[in-house]
Amino acid sequence: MSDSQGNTTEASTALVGSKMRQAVPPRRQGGARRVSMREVAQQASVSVATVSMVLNDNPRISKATQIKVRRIIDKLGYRPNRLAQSLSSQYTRVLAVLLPPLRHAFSDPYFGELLSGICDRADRLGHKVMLESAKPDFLRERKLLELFERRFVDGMFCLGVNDRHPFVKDFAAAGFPMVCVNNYFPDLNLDYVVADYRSGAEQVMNVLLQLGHKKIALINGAPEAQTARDVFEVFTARMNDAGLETDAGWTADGRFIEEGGAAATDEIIDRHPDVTAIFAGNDKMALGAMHRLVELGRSVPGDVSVVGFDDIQQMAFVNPSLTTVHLPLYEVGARACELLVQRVRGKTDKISERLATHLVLRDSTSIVSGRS
Amino acid sequence: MSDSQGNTTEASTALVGSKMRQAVPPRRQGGARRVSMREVAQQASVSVATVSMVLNDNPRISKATQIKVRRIIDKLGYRPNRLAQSLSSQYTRVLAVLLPPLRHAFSDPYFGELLSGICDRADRLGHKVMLESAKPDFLRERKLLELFERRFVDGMFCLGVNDRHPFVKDFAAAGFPMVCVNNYFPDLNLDYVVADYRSGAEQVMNVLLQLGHKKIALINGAPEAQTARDVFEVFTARMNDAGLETDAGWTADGRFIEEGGAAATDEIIDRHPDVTAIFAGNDKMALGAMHRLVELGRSVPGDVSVVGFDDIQQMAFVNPSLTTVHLPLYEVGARACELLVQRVRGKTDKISERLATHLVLRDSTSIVSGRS
DNA sequence: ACGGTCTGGTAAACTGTTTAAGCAGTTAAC
DNA sequence: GTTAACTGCTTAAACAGTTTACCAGACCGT
Repeated sequence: MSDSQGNTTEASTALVGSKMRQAVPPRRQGGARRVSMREVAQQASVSVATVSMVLNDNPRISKATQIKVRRIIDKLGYRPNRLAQSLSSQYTRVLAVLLPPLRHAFSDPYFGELLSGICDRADRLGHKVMLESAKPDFLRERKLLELFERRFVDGMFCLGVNDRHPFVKDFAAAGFPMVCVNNYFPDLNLDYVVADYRSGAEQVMNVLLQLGHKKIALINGAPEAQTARDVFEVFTARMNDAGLETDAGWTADGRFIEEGGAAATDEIIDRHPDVTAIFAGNDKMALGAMHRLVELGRSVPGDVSVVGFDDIQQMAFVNPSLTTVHLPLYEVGARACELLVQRVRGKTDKISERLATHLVLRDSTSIVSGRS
Repeated sequence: MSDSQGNTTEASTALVGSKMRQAVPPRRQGGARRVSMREVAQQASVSVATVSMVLNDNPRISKATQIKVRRIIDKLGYRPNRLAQSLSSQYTRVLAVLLPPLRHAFSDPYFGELLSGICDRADRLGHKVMLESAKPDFLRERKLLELFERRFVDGMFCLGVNDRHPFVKDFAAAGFPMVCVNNYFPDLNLDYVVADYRSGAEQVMNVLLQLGHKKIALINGAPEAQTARDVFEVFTARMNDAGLETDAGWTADGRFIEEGGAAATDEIIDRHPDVTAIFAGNDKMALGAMHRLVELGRSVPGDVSVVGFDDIQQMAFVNPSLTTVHLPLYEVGARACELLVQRVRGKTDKISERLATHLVLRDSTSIVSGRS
């Protein structure tokens, strides 16, 4: 029951608190005595309201008072207490980032880029960023909602969510400011910012077809993500347009990881030994595919062209360097942040943005070999 | 001047705030009306103090009152406002993580592991984690101190700091709870938790010497990190103990990155073509070294043994798999978190812990080849 | 001299908690 | 027989800001 305080630790917080206060009568924490607005007001011979208005650049304050108060502020080294500010203003200026509970979510370049974009932009917009891991119990116990209800944050980013996360739906209903980053739910009325997977996939298909490929396989990632389905749909549509085969044998699931890419390659080669091009739903799977192809004695791109998706850092340096679709992940994060801040500030129009992607042509693709 | 509000954005916050309030008279944010302690108290016919004590499991509250109040709390769906709690209790229960301003700090497995450890443990201890990037201006403008002065956080973790970061010194003087994670400053009185680099290096030297190597080179990382110097010192000491050469030609700087490892390998091979073992200060450099050695026509471990440091995920899967020192980075982060929380709660003894490391023997090392 | 409108400021109410101090009755210790 | 320490609860003062309503004086026209 005590967890309505979010307090699952040993001693009663209340006791700990009082003990510390007694020990240090004139409330100090880090050596520096804390100065409050009242003291500034006293020294400047004005009211606290005036000090507050000075800090907020309220036009009703005269130049003279401005300067007088600012001088005292500097002299005393006063800093407004943001807890009090937030309590009063109802804005915390903190945003939460919900990350999937993968053990290595932080070391993943995909999330890393999104996170960098979010953090940089948040900083520039005067907001702080808080990390949350979407652990099962975290979702069950509606701790997510608590984040808002208890006024921890003004808004939230959801990274790495997909159809298997029912909480998103509940959450959407609660109506707190939230934006899905780089995924979306066509039938939920949720704000989102995504990279344009469809256009990226179109470009991949264009280049492969133009290079003369006709035996093209798709290694796709988790089908529970709408973006992955988008890629699949484009693949199928373009293949059909070109009058090419696309039965189930031509696609395989690589679970978005390197080993999955290798395994999927095995499947494909098994079913279609004459494949000349593999389109992987992300770079890691593409890498796995390349490695496996080489192991199987096929040269890349000589025998088989490989195209990735994401354009993560390392892929420019592997051998052969990987042709891939660049996703502006940093920008997706940054833009999501911008829009979320606007929404927090009261903007009500739905957020749904698609950022352009582009093909990066490198060495893992070539014109289809004579032999096919 | 308005930046004493930390507010560098367009419109005056004050105005934005008031506008929103007018628009939405009975203060609502996400659909759910917000319930305060007063309302709970009223409905339960007790004072707010009683409600507060119920929430804090104060033993002076009778069972009956407990139940009565809790029922109302559940009925109204009341959640304590943590801004008010923090304002009153002086504890925010938020910790900041200071990361180096590397563009890809988040995608780095090194920081990723530390961060995971910190976040998981913080969550379990009922604390939130806030991200901060140590950008130059962030440090210059003492925004770091503001984090504490303005009561954003109770404590801070410093990741990736080294001797070239003078702010650490100033910061230490201010006396706010802070702990250096996986680095330390012998002559500064700073709290720290590190992996035991010395013992790790000892183990590496032991195994290399036992395998009969006598021509051992060290590719070290940034010498501005004490941990890197520790490795260097152990290397030198053990080589001297064994009566082996360790002049400057036997060490090279690889700047902790893969390309640096490759370049350092060139230098070493150039000066000592008869080298039989390379000890790299981290796995990335070791990987760079392995690649370069193969490019130069030397087999690993046939001609040259390579040992890394860190034990990052991928290195178990490269070929040959890398012998390396496992750093318990996740645990370092978690332990640092535990100790920081204790310190925030008033514990005053200096924090300085060294977590055990161990060698992971894999395929990149072998007994020295007959030829040398 | 008198009402009207600015101007620059203040006092007080408000945000939602925690906690010290107190209250009146009971019980135990000295 | 007085002091002291419980009991379960309340009152009121913090905590540190924002914001609204009001006010005194200057200025202006009539």
